[in-house]
Amino acid sequence: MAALPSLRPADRLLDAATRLFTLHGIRAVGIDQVIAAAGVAKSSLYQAFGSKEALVVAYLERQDAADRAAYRAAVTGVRDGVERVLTSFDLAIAGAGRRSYRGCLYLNAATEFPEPGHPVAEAVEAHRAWVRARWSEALGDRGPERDSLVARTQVLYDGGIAGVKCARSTAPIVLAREMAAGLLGANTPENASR
Amino acid sequence: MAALPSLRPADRLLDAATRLFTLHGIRAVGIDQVIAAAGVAKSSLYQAFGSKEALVVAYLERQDAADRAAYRAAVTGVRDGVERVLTSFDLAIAGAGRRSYRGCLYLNAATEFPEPGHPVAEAVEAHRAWVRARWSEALGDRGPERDSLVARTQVLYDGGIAGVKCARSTAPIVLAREMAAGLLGANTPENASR
DNA sequence: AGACAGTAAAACAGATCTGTCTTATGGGGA
DNA sequence: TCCCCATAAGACAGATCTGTTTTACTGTCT
Repeated sequence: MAALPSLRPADRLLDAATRLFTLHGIRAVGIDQVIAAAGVAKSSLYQAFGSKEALVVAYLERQDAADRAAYRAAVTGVRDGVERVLTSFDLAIAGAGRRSYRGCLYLNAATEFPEPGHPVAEAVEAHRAWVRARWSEALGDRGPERDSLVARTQVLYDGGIAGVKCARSTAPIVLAREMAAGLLGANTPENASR
Repeated sequence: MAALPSLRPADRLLDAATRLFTLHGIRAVGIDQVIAAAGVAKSSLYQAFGSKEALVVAYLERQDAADRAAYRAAVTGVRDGVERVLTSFDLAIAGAGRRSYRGCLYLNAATEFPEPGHPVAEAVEAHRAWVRARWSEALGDRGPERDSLVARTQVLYDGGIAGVKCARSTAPIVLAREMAAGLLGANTPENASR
């Protein structure tokens, strides 16, 4: 009822789960809310995923795949490594600008499932490792300081996103982008002015 | 049973709540677990706090008070403003070094109660505003760039702590401290070497 | 046409959640 | 001594949670 019934139940469930989990948190949303928002039978959820935990992991993995695709599309034609890294910030800024933004869904999921080795925590770490790998390859010409730059970039990235969640303003992530541009020595107007 | 019964029920409840909430998350821990760990009757909890939400707020406020006291004690005798700001990072590093560290409990609480205006969210923001105020007064001699420095410091601080939670290593917050020292121009050995 | 796979709807089970209420006990002050 | 209040212990209520099962419908393929 809620969504167009043209999609298969698994897709409608993931769409509804993404909307509800990102907005209210994972533990705060029950299975009944998900199936109601998806317009799907409970048996279809357990047929498709088997458990709520598996649905959560699938939600994270689908978002991870979407984020990777968005990054690939956004950096197409971008040659400069620093610009490619800053593209991640631009994508985060665009996401943070949406009303009802509730912070990084990977960090949020890691917060709600803090047990080490938990499948949710591993899905989160897989995403973060992928991000670091992209930045690392983008900064491949920096020699031995590359790893340090990647680590510092992640501090800025995480801090910017965490600030957005609390301040309900995109200012922290915009500032983090500026700091990353300074760290990496970008030749951009906003960096040259400072 | 669990704790020494010398403390009053409210204090034992807050002790147990702090231990359980920081370790497993707030929504993941039920009232029954808290009273069992505190060795206290359920009626005492509702007598003292009235609701789980009020207990959560009290937990955050007590931790906030403890953090303020720890900061005041740690900066006693520290004259240099930059050193005072870096003291916050040193305290965070010390906290992050404990095994079973699960990240900033304020950011975690904000993640679990994302609704704007929620009492928990307001308690979190109160703590963050206090931190910014301390940094702002410590950097009082920086003129108009002071606000920008405070905002940048918070990006580093939040990012360092968020990284610790995922990486299960103190490296990100140590790195964030180093970046903050560089940002603020500290005359410390680790900063002078770079 | 008929069989079948996928799905909706809803009852159901068992656990767990928050919060209330009752009863009993024990220690401290009048 | 006696009373009273804080507290412990636990039953209880009602809601909600995850997950299972049953029944019925519907579109598709042979």
